[in-house]
Amino acid sequence: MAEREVDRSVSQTVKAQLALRDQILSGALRPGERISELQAVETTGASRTPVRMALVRLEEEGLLEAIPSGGFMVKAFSERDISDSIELRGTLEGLAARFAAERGVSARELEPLKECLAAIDELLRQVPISVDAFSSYVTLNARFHALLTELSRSPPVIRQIDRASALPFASPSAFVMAQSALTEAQQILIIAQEHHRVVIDAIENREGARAEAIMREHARLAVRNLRLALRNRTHLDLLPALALIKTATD
Amino acid sequence: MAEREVDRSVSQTVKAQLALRDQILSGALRPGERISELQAVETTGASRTPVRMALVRLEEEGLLEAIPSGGFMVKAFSERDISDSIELRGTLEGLAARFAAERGVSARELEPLKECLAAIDELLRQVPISVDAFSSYVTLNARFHALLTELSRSPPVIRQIDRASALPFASPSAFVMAQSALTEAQQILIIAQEHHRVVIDAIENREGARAEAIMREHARLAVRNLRLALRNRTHLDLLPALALIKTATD
DNA sequence: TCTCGCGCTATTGTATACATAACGTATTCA
DNA sequence: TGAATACGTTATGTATACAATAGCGCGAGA
Repeated sequence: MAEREVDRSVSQTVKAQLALRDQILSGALRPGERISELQAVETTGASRTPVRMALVRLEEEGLLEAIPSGGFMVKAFSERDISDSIELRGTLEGLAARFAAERGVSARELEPLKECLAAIDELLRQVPISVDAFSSYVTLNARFHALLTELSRSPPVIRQIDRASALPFASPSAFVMAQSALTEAQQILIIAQEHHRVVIDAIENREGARAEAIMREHARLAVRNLRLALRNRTHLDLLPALALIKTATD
Repeated sequence: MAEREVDRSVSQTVKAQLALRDQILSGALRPGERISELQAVETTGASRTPVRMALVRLEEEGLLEAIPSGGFMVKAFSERDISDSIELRGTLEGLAARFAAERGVSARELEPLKECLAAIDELLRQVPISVDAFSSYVTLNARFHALLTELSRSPPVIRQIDRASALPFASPSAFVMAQSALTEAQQILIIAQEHHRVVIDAIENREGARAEAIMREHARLAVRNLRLALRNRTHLDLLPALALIKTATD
């Protein structure tokens, strides 16, 4: 217990939640496996009450499943579950983009989006794209999507998108890092950036249908990345979330 | 405490959750008001641990909001929040219908939907529609929507729709009862049933875009019902969820 | 009279003890 | 030998006690 500063600053509940999530995503807890509260108490250092709170939150988050007779188990996801989750996110982001377009967005609100866009442009200028640049892309991409979501100015929509993106494999940049070595990945990034450009243009011109359609298509890129990542299993270590995928043999 | 059978059969957590939700929807706990755990312990009869679990679940459900300094408060919703939540549900149901259409559904799976459709047809045959018929409609309508959602055969989509419909004012039949007295309401029910008919037809013919579009339009009826209910405040007592709406004066 | 600070109170966060239910194992009976 | 039942152990659900923090009020000083 050397991390005294962490112990005191954040609540035990959050600490337990983060620790358990790490264990799940790292594969230390395998899908289908029942999570023992006492074991979780030992590994997280928190007592049973915050551990239970963390388990409830992780269930709501979608990583755990309640067992009818009591307790929780790690959820297993099929490849289709994952692609559906990504398409779900795309649909919701499409709704957000449409709302933004239909309801109008001021130039001032669009500013940060455009800055983000320019920053990604800058990144993609170098060829081939370095691993560091991939990493920066992930950050900027997450920022772009977050800003876009907020443009809807609809708390219920924002909330739902956040919930949909909480699943680690459904988030906008989930499978970007997976094929940083592949040449195809660079093309995908360029296409993704074009989508970013189009959605901003559509919102500026109040073209709701166009904004919605492009965000849906944009999410399809993530599905493509998922497929690529599963076929080229060279960089699977970059994808902790893959520990949750149930294959046909399981 | 006369309900001993309830005390023993369901867990204290669920009991507390139901009791607190009732209090929120009935307006006993006002929006923006901080929920005292001790007070909740008194009113629900459960102890603090299950009360806290219930509070966490209600927060995830969207009825409560966490206070940064600790504890929870009842969430307040604007009229726009509610209409956005309904449109959100419509968008998700549209996705489910599209999945069903695109991926194909067997005649056997469509059977229960058609039975439901026929039952509603039967109800709407009598003119004017009785209050009892309205009540039956609510039940059948909920069943229809649940069956349709399942047709997507996509657990992530089903899960998300369930979560979106958990908000009492976002559920498919939220504002149906509100204007059972209005003549306009009968027309709306007839239109809604037409939508039901069309979505099944679209799914049968694997017309994904049509299925999706009609479900979105269908949700717009609920928005219309909401507006009607807010303008004709004669039957507001039938709408417990309205206790959560924050008006401009609040 | 207003503002700043100190202290108290009340409420939440955490830990632990207890009870109950479920699951596994062993023994007995058919 | 197999199956069923009973008992024991272990886990979860619940309750309560304790600690820490935040908010509020009162008092004192400027």
